[in-house]
Amino acid sequence: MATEHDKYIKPSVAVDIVVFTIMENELKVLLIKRGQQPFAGMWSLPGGFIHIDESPEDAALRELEEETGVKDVYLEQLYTFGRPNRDPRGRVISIAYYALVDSSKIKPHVTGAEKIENVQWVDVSDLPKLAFDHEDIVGYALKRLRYKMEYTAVGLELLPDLFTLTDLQRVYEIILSEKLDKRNFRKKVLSMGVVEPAKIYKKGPHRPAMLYRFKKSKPASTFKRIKFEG
Amino acid sequence: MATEHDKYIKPSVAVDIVVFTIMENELKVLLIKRGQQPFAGMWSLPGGFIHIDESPEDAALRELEEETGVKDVYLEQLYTFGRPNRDPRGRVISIAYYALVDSSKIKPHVTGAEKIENVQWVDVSDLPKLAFDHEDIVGYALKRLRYKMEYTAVGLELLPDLFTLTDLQRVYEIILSEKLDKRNFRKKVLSMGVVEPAKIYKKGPHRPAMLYRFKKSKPASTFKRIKFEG
DNA sequence: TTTCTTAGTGTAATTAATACACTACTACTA
DNA sequence: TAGTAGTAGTGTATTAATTACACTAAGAAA
Repeated sequence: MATEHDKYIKPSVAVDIVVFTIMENELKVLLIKRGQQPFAGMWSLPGGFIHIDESPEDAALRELEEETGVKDVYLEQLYTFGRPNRDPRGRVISIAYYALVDSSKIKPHVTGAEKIENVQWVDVSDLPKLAFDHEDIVGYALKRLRYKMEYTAVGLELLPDLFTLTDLQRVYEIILSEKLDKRNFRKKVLSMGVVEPAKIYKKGPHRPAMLYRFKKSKPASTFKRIKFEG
Repeated sequence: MATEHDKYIKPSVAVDIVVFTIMENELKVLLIKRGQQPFAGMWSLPGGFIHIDESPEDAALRELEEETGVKDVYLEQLYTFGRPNRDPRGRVISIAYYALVDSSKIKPHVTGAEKIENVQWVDVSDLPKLAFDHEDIVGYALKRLRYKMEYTAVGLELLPDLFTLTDLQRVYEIILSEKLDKRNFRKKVLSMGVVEPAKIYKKGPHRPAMLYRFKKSKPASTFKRIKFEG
């Protein structure tokens, strides 16, 4: 039977992922150097075409694991980019995701086909020119991440299982590019009830800090909004 | 030249639109009765397949105009639904949008192929069972609309060019399903600077009310958040 | 035991949100 | 033409949330 959707020339459907992590006190994005045309030699976002039997989320997770070796990530759909000429090869619609990964979980050398020199974590404030419309996608992801930081505890996703409140504050300060008041920050985070003390102390050269963990029971989105950027 | 994306069986890509309007003091959604299998005879969201040379936004606007006769709408991408078996005909990925239209702009009889009895505005609180995963899509759209109402002036999109502040308050009350304080509501809306008085009064049997218009200069998103629903 | 460095804590001032009730204006009708 | 019905329009006091701000505590190292 000829079905309705067979009448149309079909676009290809891909996923692209903006993977954020915090390394060296900077917010970084994962980039891949393209090996083929178009845009051969240029940096681009990790991603690829959706397999016919997998959901877009699964495709994003698969690509992500192939390219970073990371499995447990926070992944959120961002936006679907579908301008007809965004890909010179033909019609490609891309479902963009962003992911947050704890840098301590990233495997030191990359699995899969990509060579190490073709994979790189780059400062968001120092991005090279990117292939396709990937600069737009990164911009969009950054906006969404910052926005979400203002009123949720999504920043927890960038930290290891145990962390100090100072670590968490640093994550917020790096992403929002602004200094936060220590007492007010702690007051807010603790009043949200999204973290709980692990009753273990971090060892080190100075005063030991209480380690906290993410309280799984609470949804991560109970932050009270601070302000709104238009 | 064989390109990378030719290797994959391609899914079909569609758009579905949740069109909201306010009629009879209720928030309504536009539904279309399906004429063919699958789900023949069931109600569904307006939508259709993307043409190969149009952006998803254009496809959504085209479908919308075909089915409601409305051109000037507020349209926002919602989410892309791509579960492998969401459509029994085969792999169909749907980019969902929601739209807000002023009910006074809706043409009384529908243009295009749809028969009038197959098109209907339904109360969001009284939806029938819908085809495909369209109930999920409506639920998602409602959540997003209510959320956005809390901190932006998006409700303006449901009103004609000139409206009273009481009209605007009614829109917010209907969508949020809660009564708002008149003085506080007016204070907030006016302090946002998103509307300006038209210096014309609405005529009627009672005290004439000042008509306002949407101030185009300001972005619609300057509302201060009231509260957060998790 | 002193110094260095980070951890941890409370209160007062300011700002934003809420609760709340009366007068003003017009059309209609008696 | 005075009264009534019905919507428009306005301000202030209370409460809650956010912000600003500075010292003591603990351990490691010299």
